Amino acid sequence: MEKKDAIDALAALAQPTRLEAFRLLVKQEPDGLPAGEIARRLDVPHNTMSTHLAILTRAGLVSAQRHSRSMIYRAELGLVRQLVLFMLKDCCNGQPDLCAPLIEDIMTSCSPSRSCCG
Amino acid sequence: MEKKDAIDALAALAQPTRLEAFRLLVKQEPDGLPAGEIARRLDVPHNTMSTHLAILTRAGLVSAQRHSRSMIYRAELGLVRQLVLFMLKDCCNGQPDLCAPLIEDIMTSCSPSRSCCG
DNA sequence: ATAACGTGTCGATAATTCCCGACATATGGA
DNA sequence: TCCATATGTCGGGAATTATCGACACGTTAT
Repeated sequence: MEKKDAIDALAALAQPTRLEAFRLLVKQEPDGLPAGEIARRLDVPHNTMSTHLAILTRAGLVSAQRHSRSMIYRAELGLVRQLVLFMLKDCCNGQPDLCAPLIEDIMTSCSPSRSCCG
Repeated sequence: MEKKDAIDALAALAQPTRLEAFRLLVKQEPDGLPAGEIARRLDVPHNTMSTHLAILTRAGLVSAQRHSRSMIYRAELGLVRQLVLFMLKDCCNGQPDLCAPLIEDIMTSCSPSRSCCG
């Protein structure tokens, strides 16, 4: 992932409505949600939400697919993975000992046997 | 981590100079760098950099400590960990099967035996 | 005390982002 | 065809953010 792509993704998530929309779509994986339903659930005008969804799409964090009249949006977890790797890149390339405990902690917190991220 | 804290951290990183400064500090762990040196290396006026460092500090991504005339800035990897957990929270709480491969991939990419994040 | 150095703060301008009403486009049903 | 539904686009005003010169503060050396 290039620096510019990371900036785009970070900026896309650094806005309350967009962060909420993205997290909602993560919860809905792998089914996704239509644009209007997202707007309704977050209580945001449809055109405002449309703009936000376009920004998330340009950043690669979500994708859309037509389904009859609706646009079904889905979270792109692959890009989250790339973004996380980008943020960790400098310590795990240069200083694995700094990064290892961090990774281990994340893995532990997110293992299926635990409720995580408390 | 609260939503507001995540937004602050994401917004802090969603700016080229600040992202570069943060990554520079990650590379310099655990020694850190004085403010002026960061400004010099990234070729940014000292007062502009001072503002950016203040934003990173408020977001908790870096910390500063006086050392004679200099302010030594250091990356706070703990907050990166929290931010990553926050972003993964919804899939690993609700759908561990979605999150597990993602985590495994990150762990593999960042293991000491590999150069990662290609 | 005076000067030099390293940083931070203030203020003003420029640039960007956010929001939403109004309008446009696309699809499906009557 | 005509209408309702679902979504996207445009325009412009409000709010936020970025930048940097000028100045202030604290620290060290002479």
